[in-house]
Amino acid sequence: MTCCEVIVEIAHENVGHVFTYRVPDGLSLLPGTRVLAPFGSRTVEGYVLRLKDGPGDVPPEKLRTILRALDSYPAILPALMDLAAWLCEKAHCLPVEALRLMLPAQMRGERVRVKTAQWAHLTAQGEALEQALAAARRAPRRAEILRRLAQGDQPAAQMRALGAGALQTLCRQGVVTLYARETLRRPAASGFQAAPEAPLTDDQCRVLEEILPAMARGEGRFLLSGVTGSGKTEVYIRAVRAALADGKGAIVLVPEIALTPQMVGWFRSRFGQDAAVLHSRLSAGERYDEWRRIRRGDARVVVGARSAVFAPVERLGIIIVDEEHEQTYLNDHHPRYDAREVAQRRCEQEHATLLLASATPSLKSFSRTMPHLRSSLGPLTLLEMPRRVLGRPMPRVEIVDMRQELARGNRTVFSRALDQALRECLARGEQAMLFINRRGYSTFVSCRACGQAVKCPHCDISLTYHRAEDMLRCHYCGHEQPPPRACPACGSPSIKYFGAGTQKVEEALRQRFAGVPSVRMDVDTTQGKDAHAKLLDTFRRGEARVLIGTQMIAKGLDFPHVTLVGVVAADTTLNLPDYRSPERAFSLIVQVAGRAGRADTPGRVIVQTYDPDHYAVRAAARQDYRAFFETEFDRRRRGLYPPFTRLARLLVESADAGAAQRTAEALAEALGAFVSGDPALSRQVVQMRAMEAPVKRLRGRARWQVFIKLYARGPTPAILEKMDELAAREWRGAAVCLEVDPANMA
DNA sequence: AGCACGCCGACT
DNA sequence: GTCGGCGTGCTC
Repeated sequence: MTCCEVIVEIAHENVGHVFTYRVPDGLSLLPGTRVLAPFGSRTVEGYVLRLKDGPGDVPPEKLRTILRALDSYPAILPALMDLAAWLCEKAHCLPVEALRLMLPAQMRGERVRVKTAQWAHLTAQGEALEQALAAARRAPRRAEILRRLAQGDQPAAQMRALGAGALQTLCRQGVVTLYARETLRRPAASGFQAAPEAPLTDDQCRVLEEILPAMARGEGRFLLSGVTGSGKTEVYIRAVRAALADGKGAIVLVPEIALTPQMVGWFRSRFGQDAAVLHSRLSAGERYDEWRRIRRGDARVVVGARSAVFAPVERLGIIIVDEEHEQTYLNDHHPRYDAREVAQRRCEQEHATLLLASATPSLKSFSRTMPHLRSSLGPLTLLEMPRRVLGRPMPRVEIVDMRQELARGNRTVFSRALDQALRECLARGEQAMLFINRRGYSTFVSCRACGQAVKCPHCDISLTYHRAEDMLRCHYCGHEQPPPRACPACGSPSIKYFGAGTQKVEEALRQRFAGVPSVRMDVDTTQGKDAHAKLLDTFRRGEARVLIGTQMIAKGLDFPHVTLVGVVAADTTLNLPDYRSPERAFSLIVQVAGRAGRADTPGRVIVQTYDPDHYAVRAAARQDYRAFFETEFDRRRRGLYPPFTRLARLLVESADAGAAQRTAEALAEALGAFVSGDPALSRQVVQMRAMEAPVKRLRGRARWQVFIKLYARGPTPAILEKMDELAAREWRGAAVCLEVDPANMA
């Protein structure tokens, strides 16, 4: 009796284990196939894990039979079944939660269907066709339809446009039949086309000479550190082409598709139908259809965000992770995973090559290229491209000390240097980009009398003023309120607006440069479906001369007419209370500076800051990654920050502040007892304590945390397992969750 | 997760 | 007398 092991499509621990079913006669199933099965008094979807000859130790009276397969093929490839098993272990999630990542979400519950369109087919042949043509002699529309269909089937809608009545008549006569044909919904192409293929630079050749042989051997883990404008994309394209030539597929991960329309445009114009795109902004139907094109092997190149690492590519040749330092590769909700780590695992499993790449690699990845530093993830081979293509110079970066501007009475957002540079740039008919990592108008609103900033009533967060709507907004929970006339704390009427956001820069530009068209790109202006592409198109076509934006303009954009980049306030990123803020500031400044002078005109970059001597700012100005790495790595070592230590916390949230505190303290005590019982473990703990979370309140809930810092040496510490177990327990009146190496410490 | 089975209060 | 509250227990 053929039986199969099934994971049911219910995300609950009670039913997270394997269930055994009988396979009905005549149904041939393979592992990875989605099935429908009876479950208690209802019917559930499930995934076939494996097949076996008998029911094993399941009592016969309990054994029930699979109803049917949901697809005619295994939706999950064998390699991805293995990857799911690994992830399930690694991310402490249920098998079903890992398996879900491998499919477009809409596929569950059959919420998306194969889309069909009506097509017309000419049934009449030979004599019947002659007759029909003769009959249509005095009916030109009918004759035209027949003529067209004689060339082959056509969409019914097009035939109807020629003459709806005529088509109907032909159908009634039985000369033409209509039928449903499967159509694929394809995401619209962006306006970006690939640049004409240029000869490779020496750097590109050298790097490819390492990558291509490794691909041929089915191995290799590389970190490509290439300055902005060094032509990393061309390396990706050549590597992907080599994979295709070898009958293999490729996955290219990008931080966020909407922000990298050029990458998508390039891949689509180079690889055509062979390229598929996967990201969150696709409609359910588009995503499903792109997924099916990949699954069927019609598209062998996938460009996508984080979750595309699970794309059903068979015979995988390479996974490329562009802008590998980006935080977006961490999935910030359950199941938590790092797409870079998943990519590495998948490459090892499927004998593919891994290529991580960035102009500003993460400290974690770069340290793995140093032979004397061991990492649990193993070493990476460093590849460097230190020069821009075509011998173009690196942009010239000037640091402007905003304290001096203030001292000289300049209270505007533009320093004299930036103002002057903008004037010259615009006078030459060139374009500029202004970068400020804050949206809204003013970053906070506070009282001159008592100094109190206006805070969100639900969160421990200062409200940001949005000029367009004349509203204060909380960037954490979305709360909105009109700005107060008087201070809510002391009643004083003198309310002052501090700090600059994108809206203020936009307004300042309008005031100083009247009539210069600009576009502003931030979360507030990019809500619509193709809003990103539309704004960027306006700028690309030259209809706007200045592009103002948050970090969404910092990445991967290539506009040949941009010769000036202004970093309006480098300090917004630098002063965040996070040990990674220098790394982020460095990376953002380098990336945004890299947008300048990408064609033949040299670029100029002006970085405004109140902290002009900061090592991250200075290294970024010289575009000197090595220098930054050395300083920052040393600071991390001395300050006992990652990668020398690991950080984790149990986050406690509750409507009742007392309950949150008590729970956090109880958790800390339980952990303390666990640690003190094991001397080896005690030595591993650098710090552990219950404290209020940096953001004390969020969406009306009080937040506490048990923060721990561990030495990074050795295997996954037992204490993390213990924390996981504690988080899973029921805590009265409070929600507890475990975060290991959290993306942000708010 | 859902849905049965199961044992105690107010309604046609 | 039944309808229905949600406690506990199971689902191959």
